[in-house]
Amino acid sequence: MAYLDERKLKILQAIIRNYLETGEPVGSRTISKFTDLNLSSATIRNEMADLEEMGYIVQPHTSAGRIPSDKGYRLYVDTMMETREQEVDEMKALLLEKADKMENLLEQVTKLLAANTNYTAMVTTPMYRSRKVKFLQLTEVDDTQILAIIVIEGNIVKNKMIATSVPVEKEVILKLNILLNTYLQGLDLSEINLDVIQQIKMQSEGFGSIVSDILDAIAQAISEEDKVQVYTSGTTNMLKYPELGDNQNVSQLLYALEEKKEITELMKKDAGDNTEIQVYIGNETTVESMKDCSVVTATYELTDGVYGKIGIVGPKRMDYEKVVSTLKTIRTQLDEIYKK
Amino acid sequence: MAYLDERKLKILQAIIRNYLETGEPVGSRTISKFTDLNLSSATIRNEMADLEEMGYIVQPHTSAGRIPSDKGYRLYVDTMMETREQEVDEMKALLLEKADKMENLLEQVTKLLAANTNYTAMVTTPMYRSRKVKFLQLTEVDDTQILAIIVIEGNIVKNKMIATSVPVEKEVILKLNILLNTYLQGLDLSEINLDVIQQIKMQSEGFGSIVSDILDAIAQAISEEDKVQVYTSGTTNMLKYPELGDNQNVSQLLYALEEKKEITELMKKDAGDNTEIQVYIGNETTVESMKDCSVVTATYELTDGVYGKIGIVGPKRMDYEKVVSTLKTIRTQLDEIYKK
DNA sequence: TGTTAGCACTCGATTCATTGGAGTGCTAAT
DNA sequence: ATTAGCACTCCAATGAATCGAGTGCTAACA
Repeated sequence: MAYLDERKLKILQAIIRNYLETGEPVGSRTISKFTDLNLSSATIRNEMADLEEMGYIVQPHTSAGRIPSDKGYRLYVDTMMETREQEVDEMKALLLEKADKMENLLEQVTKLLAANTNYTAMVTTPMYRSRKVKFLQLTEVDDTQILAIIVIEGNIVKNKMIATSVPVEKEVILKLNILLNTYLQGLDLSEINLDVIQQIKMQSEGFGSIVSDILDAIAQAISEEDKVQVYTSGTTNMLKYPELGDNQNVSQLLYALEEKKEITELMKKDAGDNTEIQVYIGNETTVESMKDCSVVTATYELTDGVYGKIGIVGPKRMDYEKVVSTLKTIRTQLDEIYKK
Repeated sequence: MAYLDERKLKILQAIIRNYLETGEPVGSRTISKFTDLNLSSATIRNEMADLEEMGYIVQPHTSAGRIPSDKGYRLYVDTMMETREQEVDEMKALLLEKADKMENLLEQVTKLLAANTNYTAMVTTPMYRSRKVKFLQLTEVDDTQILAIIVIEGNIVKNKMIATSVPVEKEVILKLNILLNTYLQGLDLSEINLDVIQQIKMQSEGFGSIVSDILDAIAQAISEEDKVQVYTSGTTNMLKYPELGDNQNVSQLLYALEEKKEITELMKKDAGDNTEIQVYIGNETTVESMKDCSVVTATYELTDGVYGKIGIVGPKRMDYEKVVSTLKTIRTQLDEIYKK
């Protein structure tokens, strides 16, 4: 068994670089000229045979050039990739301009990512490690409806209409407001247990049913906030890369991107750990229809405990350097915008 | 010039029906057997030549069968279509189950439409003919932030955080609450003019800047609500219909569906009038990338003055009967769910 | 006069063989 | 260890041949 020496590494790198650019299998002659090794194509051929035997490259068929295998890509992104600096100015400007509302901002980010990379971009809404009730307010809208407003840590505002069978007096609402805030402020959702609920009900003097409704609303509002949403953009970019298979395959891929079920799972994965960038190559994505794709994700963090993910899906031969640096840039921008 | 008599109509109808089913150009022999007219293929050929001359059908190339032209389709949906009843039970159940929140509901509706028809579904969020302020409330969140809650006619709740440079006293907030509600309740956005604003500011005794901020927030919240959103689902269904062109064309179509700019315009069109169903065939859609598609839309109305659109995009040879009846059903369901 | 049988013709789609070229693996020479 | 050279493989592109569905037209017929 051959050993992966310096020269083989260089050749492998050259093959991958070339393939990333052209998308065509690359032959020995190309490498012979492409590198500064001054080796003849024949020598390259021998080395390539070794590299293939070691599993780093693959031949689509006899008498074609080589393309990187998943193992080859993996080696590349892990050890051989060169970081590239990114021009950030226009992005920053663009983001700031649109940053009026969180949802809007995320959608803009998604579009920006897709437009910049020519791949498909995915961005999740923030998830919360802690979900503390910051503030709570009931308001009478009309005789049969009460509006409950819940502000969660991180200034997330949720509102919920509650229908009442009987009109509720103003004073009662005032009382309930104080009561609820006293008991619930600062509590995490997980801390609102039966015990607390009982105590509130005990003190609500006959308005227990309304309290129940309200607590239901709170639970619902908060848990709903827990549902991670994924924005996507640039899905049609996938049609540009013929190596993803022409009809059936791309169709399934686009379906997965539209359906979002699988990619939501994918985006949740490793969301907690603090590795900067995650790269999934081919089957590492665990999504069947993405077996010919690579996925690169990054975690953004708004404030402590509020984080989400941004990511790119593209063909395996994507421009990893660019994608990684773009993700890093955007992540930083998100941070900065939020810090203000 | 020939005249469109009974027999020609029957033949045209047969051609269209057949083409809707198969997607293949249909020849004279097929029609000869397909209909109960007992005519030879030769006779049919003569009639078909007439129909072509009149512009109802078209030959993709010499020595191919005929396919309907836009004019042919138009005649078909206007006069020859047979209405079909739709099984509604499962839809109703499905919708009710998910109907907890408006946005959610609409998304479900979109998916349901797409799944039922195998085409692409589009649903807009509601638009408002009148946008009256129903109710308004300021609340202190912490020292530098006030939360403004605005309830618009139709129980649409908007909220907006307002940052203040100096802490604002509780009493002031109370006063502002009363002041704002007194002046603004029941007003339409269009009625909140400089005159009204001046009056409020005059009475706000030195808190004019906060009032400005609040009014800005209201304006922004309401106008934001005016932004029509379009949900889409089943876009990948478009890949199933080879007649939409294989690569370039479908790609542009999918892009338009993802971008949503053009289709939002399309959906807004005729949204006010009370025609039940609108059908746009080919270039009637005015969207370039949809020139080989048809669009069928219906208007739903939640309450007086709050309405939106649901629609289907598919190939010109879509199953119009089914699409129309599905849209009608869903529209009715939406009505009923909301009435409760 | 409307209908039909028959026939020559058109034209896209499919199939098949041919060719060219890019690339390989191996061997022998340096 | 490297390289030149050569036979070999196989895909992709090209083009000729064929097939068949469908047409238009003419002439015959009821």
